[in-house]
Amino acid sequence: MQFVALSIMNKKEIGKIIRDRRKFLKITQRDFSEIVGLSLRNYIDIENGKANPTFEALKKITDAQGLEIIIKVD
Amino acid sequence: MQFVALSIMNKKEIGKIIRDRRKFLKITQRDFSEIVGLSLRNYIDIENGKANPTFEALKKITDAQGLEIIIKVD
DNA sequence: AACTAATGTGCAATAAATTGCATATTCTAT
DNA sequence: ATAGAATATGCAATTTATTGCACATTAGTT
Repeated sequence: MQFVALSIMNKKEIGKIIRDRRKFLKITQRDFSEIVGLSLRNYIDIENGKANPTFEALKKITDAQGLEIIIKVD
Repeated sequence: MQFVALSIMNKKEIGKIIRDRRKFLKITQRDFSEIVGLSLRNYIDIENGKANPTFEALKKITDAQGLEIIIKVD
């Protein structure tokens, strides 16, 4: 299984990644927000790049989607 | 220049990475927090893994340290 | 050991993230 | 075109992150 590493510049990009992933997994925002343990409202705003989520909110989402947060140190 | 990709599990790990990097760059927390535009108090807490920083706070720090935030999608 | 520099902490006030609700809008399936 | 499903939004209340200050503690240098 080949992976893609996406460098994150801003919150809009985060939103795009997690939305694409959620659609790929074929699950609604409502259901997913429940699984993750975030309010539906917050989750929607994050997907739309409108919220500035805390690290832990982000971690919950990415964990639930089987994604990995990485910091690259040169 | 060879890099290292560090997978992040929790806020403590973030703290460790940015502290190590700051020390490597030989700059005090006070000076660095000013450069970044975060309160000294918040910056200290983040380094100690006590704060749950927003994505944007994290981005400011990593940008200032020449680090990259990545999401890995398999 | 003494002094200075750097880091850490209690605390309250402020700012910003999060939440939940009702409703509007958009999307999808038929 | 229609109905139902899914998503988006205004809003206020609540919760949590952030801030700045004084002072304590630790680290580094001589």
